[in-house]
Amino acid sequence: MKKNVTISDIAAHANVSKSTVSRVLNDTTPVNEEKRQAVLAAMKEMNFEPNIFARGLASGQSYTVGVVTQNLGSPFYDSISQGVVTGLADTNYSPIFADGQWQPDIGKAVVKTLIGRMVDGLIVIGSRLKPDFLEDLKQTIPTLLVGTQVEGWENRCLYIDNEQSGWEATQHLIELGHTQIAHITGIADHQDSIRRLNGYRRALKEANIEVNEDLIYEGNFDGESGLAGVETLLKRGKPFTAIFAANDTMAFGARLGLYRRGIRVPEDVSVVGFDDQNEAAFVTPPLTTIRQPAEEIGIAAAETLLKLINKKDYEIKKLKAKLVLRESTCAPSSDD
Amino acid sequence: MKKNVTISDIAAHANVSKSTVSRVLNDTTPVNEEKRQAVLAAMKEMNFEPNIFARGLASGQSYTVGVVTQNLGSPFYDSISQGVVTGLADTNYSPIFADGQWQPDIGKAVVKTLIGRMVDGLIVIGSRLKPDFLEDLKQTIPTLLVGTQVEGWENRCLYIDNEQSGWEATQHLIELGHTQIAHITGIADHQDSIRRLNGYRRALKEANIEVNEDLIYEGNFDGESGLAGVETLLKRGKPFTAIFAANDTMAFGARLGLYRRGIRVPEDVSVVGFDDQNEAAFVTPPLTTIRQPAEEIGIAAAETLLKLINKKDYEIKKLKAKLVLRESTCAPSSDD
DNA sequence: TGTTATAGTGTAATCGGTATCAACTCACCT
DNA sequence: AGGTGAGTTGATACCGATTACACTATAACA
Repeated sequence: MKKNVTISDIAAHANVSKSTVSRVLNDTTPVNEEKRQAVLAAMKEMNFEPNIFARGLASGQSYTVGVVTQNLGSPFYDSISQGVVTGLADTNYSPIFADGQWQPDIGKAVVKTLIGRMVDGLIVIGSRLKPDFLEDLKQTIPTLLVGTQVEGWENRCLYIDNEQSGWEATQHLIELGHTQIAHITGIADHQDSIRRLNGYRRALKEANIEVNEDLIYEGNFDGESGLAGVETLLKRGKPFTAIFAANDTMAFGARLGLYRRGIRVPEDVSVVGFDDQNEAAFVTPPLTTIRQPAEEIGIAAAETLLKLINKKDYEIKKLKAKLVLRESTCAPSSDD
Repeated sequence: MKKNVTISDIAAHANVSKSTVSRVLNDTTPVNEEKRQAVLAAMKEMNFEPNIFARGLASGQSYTVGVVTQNLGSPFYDSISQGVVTGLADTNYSPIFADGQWQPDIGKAVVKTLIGRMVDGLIVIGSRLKPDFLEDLKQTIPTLLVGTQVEGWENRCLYIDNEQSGWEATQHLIELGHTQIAHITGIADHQDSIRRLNGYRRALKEANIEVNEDLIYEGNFDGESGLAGVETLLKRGKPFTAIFAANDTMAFGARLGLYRRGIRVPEDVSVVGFDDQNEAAFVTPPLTTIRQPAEEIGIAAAETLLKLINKKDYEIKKLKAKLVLRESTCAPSSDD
């Protein structure tokens, strides 16, 4: 397993020059078939593996893509990462991961490290990077933004329409007959949260239901805040028959809050989540939610980035979220 | 950020030689403080990032560690991966990921790819690699096995004692007064499953409770199998008042199965899971489970591997799983 | 028959670092 | 004064590939 076989060894062994070996290796220039075979034979015989550093140094290509994650322990982002790994699996490319920890500064540092590692392209999951830095980045290296919707990046951005999906979630509840619908938001300044909230507002408005700010609770995407959300909403005293939570994790928390108070789901209060993480189908009652095709997004990101790197035509796959009906929603009971 | 600043540029700018810059960079030889500062200033000013390939080519070190994951979408393994990323965050090392997909052959191929990329060390999460291949690996490259317990790798293996933890989970139920305790196993030939099952058996035996094979259902770690497990167990007709599932995901599935039949948790049947994934605290009722410190395991793995790579003394951090008491277990009702 | 592509090849420069080695300075001892 | 050794430093030879360039055949074309 210990190998120090270099291209020169192969060259000597096959009685050709280094360049010819390189040509065989990269298929850049035609090589006489006889010599090509000799080279291939030598490579096989000597168990040759090209040194990736030498190759990278000389060619500038690393066959590596950088992936910037956001350590939220968020199932959604985790699935995207997993999708990227999967999407790269049968290519020559490997992913290098680095964590932006949800902080623009760290994100910036991390991107630099990745660039220092000569990655051929970059996938930024859930970016919180500043627009001007992003603009810079776009010039420097093929970059794809994933899981966030950023202005000016329409053709470099894989995301689902959060506003529309927020609308759908709310609309579903409205169609069931709910009019008092609470919303637990994600992190306040997070684009996805804002868009989902906007969708919620629009759906209500279109149905001529007045938006009551008392029914909106500012959460932060984690379970605890779903729980706290229910507590607070209840305390505010404004009645509601349904809750739309900006992600599943908070929906679980909210559901627990209701359970604690002996409020039944869905009989007394309907609950809709967002993400459709694995557990959503197995909680009690199984959660109606918006399914984000996280792994597909990751896979699509990997594929698209490779095309971008190799300057092939590509198009941004339009991935759609869709409502998954399960058992946590129903029409409001008449006496509510 | 556009042009590549090299060590020579820095040298020119700081009025020293390349070698001196390299010395400052690597701290290999003392450098006059004044020059050192000049170099550092130049590096900062010109926004210098050393080229990892050049460095790798010259030194043989890649400052990269390979991480082999198993794409189960398992929250437990995901958290370990996340931990590795975190643990490497403030070092010079970056992790490169590849997915073994739970198949020994793919795992083997993936390891080879990683080695081809000259990684300085390897972290294999949830290994399914064959013993002789592992033995080979050990000779070739610093390797750590994580999340699995493998014989002969005692000092290269980070795991928690699954047998003991399986025992604890079961023992908890026994202490509550349960005697008819069902078990839903993980993937049958998976070491962790086997050990947890053994722990279950031992606990029962020690309490002089006969192990009833009809109360053991062979699951596969996913939610669906938890659900199916309850269905099957119920169908078998052998009564039980408690279930120990080999992971949380199956516990959720089992809990849903009980819910479907109108069987209350914990009043009618207690449920214990394994992992303590995030959702466990928010399902209804919150799940009593064995907490595996997944992220800590990942972090510890990263730290340990770096020591191993740099031939420093290290010791395997003994990480312990512990029972987290929540609300899915209670004493069996007297009329059961 | 000259002209021009096209296939095929080797030499040598280059990528951006690290590491070896010789050399130089300047106390500090004998 | 001469010797010793530690602290510093710059030249320069690599590391192992890619690639620009020069050059030779040979086929194709007018």
